[in-house]
Amino acid sequence: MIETTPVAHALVPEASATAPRPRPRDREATRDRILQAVGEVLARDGFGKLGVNAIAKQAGVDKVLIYRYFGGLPELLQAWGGSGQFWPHVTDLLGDDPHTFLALPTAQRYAQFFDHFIDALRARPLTLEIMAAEVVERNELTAILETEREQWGEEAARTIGGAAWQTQPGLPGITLLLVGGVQYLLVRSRKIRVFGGIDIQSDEGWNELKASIRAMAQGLLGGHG
Amino acid sequence: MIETTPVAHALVPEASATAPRPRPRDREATRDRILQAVGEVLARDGFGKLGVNAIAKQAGVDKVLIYRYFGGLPELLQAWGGSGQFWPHVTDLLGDDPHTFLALPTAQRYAQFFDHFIDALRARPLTLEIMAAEVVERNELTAILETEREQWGEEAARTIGGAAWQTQPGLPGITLLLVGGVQYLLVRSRKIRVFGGIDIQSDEGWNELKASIRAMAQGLLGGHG
DNA sequence: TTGACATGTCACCGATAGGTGACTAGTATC
DNA sequence: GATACTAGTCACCTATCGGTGACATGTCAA
Repeated sequence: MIETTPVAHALVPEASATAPRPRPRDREATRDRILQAVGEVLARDGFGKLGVNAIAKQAGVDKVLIYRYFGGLPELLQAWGGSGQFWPHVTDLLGDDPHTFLALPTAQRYAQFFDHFIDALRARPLTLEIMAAEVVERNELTAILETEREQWGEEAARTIGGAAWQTQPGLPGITLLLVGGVQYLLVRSRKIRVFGGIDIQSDEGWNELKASIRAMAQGLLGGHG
Repeated sequence: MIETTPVAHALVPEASATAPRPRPRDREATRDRILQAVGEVLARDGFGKLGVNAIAKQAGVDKVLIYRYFGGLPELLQAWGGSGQFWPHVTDLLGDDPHTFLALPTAQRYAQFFDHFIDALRARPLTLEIMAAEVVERNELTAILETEREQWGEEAARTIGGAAWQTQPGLPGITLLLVGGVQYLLVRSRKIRVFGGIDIQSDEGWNELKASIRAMAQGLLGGHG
C-alpha cells in the first residue's frame, strides 16, 4: 500500500493517459498560477474557505510549493494583496475629467464623489469579499488593505472636502458615517437582497441611495459651495 | 487499552477526588448550561470558534447531548437566538419618557434616536459579534436576527420619521445609510481603534459622531419640525 | 558525462472539526 | 424487586486543516 504508485510511475515514464505527468518546470509561471488561484478561490468560495489546500488545488499545483515560494499562507496573501488593485484610487473617483470635477459646486462634487465611490466598489466583488473578511478577523491581508484604506480616506477627504469641510459643522463625521454605511450595505448585499426596504442588489436601489445623498448634500451644502 | 477506565470506575464508585463523577441527572439544567455556554463561547472566542466541541467543553458536558437535546448546532443556535434579547427594542431607544421624546422637534428627535441607538448597541457586545458574523455568512442564527431586524427597521422608521419622512427628499435613504454606517463602525470597532481619523473605541469618538448627526439633522430638518 | 541544484510530486503527520454507537447508571413504573 | 427508560460518559469514526520529509526528475555548469 505504501509504494504502489511510485513504482508504476518509475516503470512507465510515458504512460501518457493515466500517469500524472509533472508540470513543466517554470518557477515564475507556477508562482503566477498560485497567485491567480488566490483570487479565484476567494471569488468562488469566499474568505472562509481560503487555505493552502484550496489554493493549491485550484492552481493545480502541490501545496508544498506555496511554502517554498512564499513561505506560507500569510506571506502568500501578502504578496497577492500587495498589488494595490483592490481599493479604487481616488483619482478614479473623480470621473473622466478631474478638472471639471474639482470645479463643481461643493454639493455636486460631494454627491458625485459618492456616485463614483459606490460604482467603483460595486464593480469589485473581490474587494467586497475582503471587506467582509476584515469585519470578522484581522490577518496579514486585511492589515495591508487597512493601511491602504487609511491613506485613501485622508486623500479622499482632502479631495471632496473643500471649504465646507471646515465650515459645515459635522460634515466630516457625517461623511465618515455615509462612507461606512455604503460599505456596510455593499458588503451586506453579497448575502441579502433587501435592507431597510431597499433592494441593495439592484441598480435601482443604489440609484435611490445616490439620490438621497445628493438631496442631503444639496440641502446641507447647496448654498455654501 | 479498551476497558481500563470503565473497570476502574466500576471498582471504585466513590473515589471522589480522581474519578470523574457523572453530572446529576437534570435534563433542564443541562439544557440551560448548554444554552448559556453558547453565549460564553461567543463572547470569549467569537463566532468563528463557535462549534459543538467548544460549546460542550464550555458547558462541561458531553457534546453528544447537544445532538440529543437540540438536534445539532444549527438548532442549538436557533434556540439560543430565539430569545429576542439581541436587538434593542424600539421603545428602549426613545429614552426614559416616550411621550417627551415624541413631542420633540423632528431634528432633535432624529438626533436623540441615534444617540440611544448607538448607546444601546455599544452595550451589547454579543449583538455586535453576531452582526459581524452576519456580514460574512448566513446561517440559522443570523437568519433569525435578520427577521427581527427587518421588523425593527420598519418600526423605527415610523417612530423617528414624522412628517419630514415624507416631505424631506432623501431622508429615508440617508437614515438607512447612517444606520448602516453606525453598525459598520461599531462592528469594526471590535477589531480596530481608529477609522477615518476617529477613535471608534472611545466615548469621545462616538460623541463626535453623535454631534455630527445632530448637526446634520439641525441643518436639514431644523425648520421643518 | 556527471554531479549539483531546483522544480515538482507524493505520503504522511498531528490537531481539530462534526458526528455516532455503545456503554454506565440513576429513576420511575408495574 | 425486576424492567423500561433516559441522562450522561466514553471511545471512536471520517474529513479536513496546516505543515513537513523524502523522493523523482529536468536543467545547467564544470
